[in-house]
Amino acid sequence: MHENPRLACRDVESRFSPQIAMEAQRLLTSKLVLEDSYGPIRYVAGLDVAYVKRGEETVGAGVAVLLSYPSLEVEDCVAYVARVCIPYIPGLLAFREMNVLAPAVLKLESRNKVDLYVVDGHGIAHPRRFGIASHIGVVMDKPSIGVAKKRLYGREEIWRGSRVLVDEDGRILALILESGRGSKIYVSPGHRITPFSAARLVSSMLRRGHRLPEPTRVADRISKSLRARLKVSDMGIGFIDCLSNRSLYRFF
DNA sequence: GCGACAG
DNA sequence: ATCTTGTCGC
Repeated sequence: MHENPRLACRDVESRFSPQIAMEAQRLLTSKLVLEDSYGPIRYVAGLDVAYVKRGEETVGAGVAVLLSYPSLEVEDCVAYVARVCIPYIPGLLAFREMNVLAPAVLKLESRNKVDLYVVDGHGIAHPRRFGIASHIGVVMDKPSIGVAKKRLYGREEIWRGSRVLVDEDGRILALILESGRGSKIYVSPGHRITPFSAARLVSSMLRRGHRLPEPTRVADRISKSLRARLKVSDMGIGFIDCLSNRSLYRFF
């Protein structure tokens, strides 16, 4: 009935084709809406993943945390832990992280209304205009924004006084926000939003002294708390209700 | 062939 | 992303 999980993962990895994944991204691009297409925003979901190596295997903890907007209070949180088989390949991040992110996102949506996703990674500032934020946005058919700490694609220039990332034709892919000491973040549309609206929304979710917008920052803290827990006890695969585990959320 | 390269 | 010691500064 149940195969050796070690072999199962090796099998997944060997069947994963970067070429086909790239082609999937090119095809999915046709579903992208790069205009503002959303109603009032009341609830924003922040997404992030943390990893822990256990011998040969890598385990991921995908976190989806819901915050009210603009008050930015934590309303709900779901985490999903599972083995991650697909390696990190620049430009194909979504195929690695979606495995643990999708279950968390679906469960969060099953009991909440989500108006916007803020994802750790790029949106259209991507070689094929389909980074993980666009991937999440299109799959869930919801507005989404990518927030990345490092550049992946695009030329940096200044447009009307603002730092931006542009493509080969000079079209704006992302706005670069800086929070003091040279720490910048790249904000790009995922789906159903423009670069400028994305930047305006992210700016409104930045709290003083912090580099990342609240949804991303909280998701990051929770995923890292989970990682610490995974290192000591070996919890199996499955869902974790963050809000019923005080140690995971009491520090925001 | 040589760099660049989200998390 | 994760690993990992000391160190600079508020």
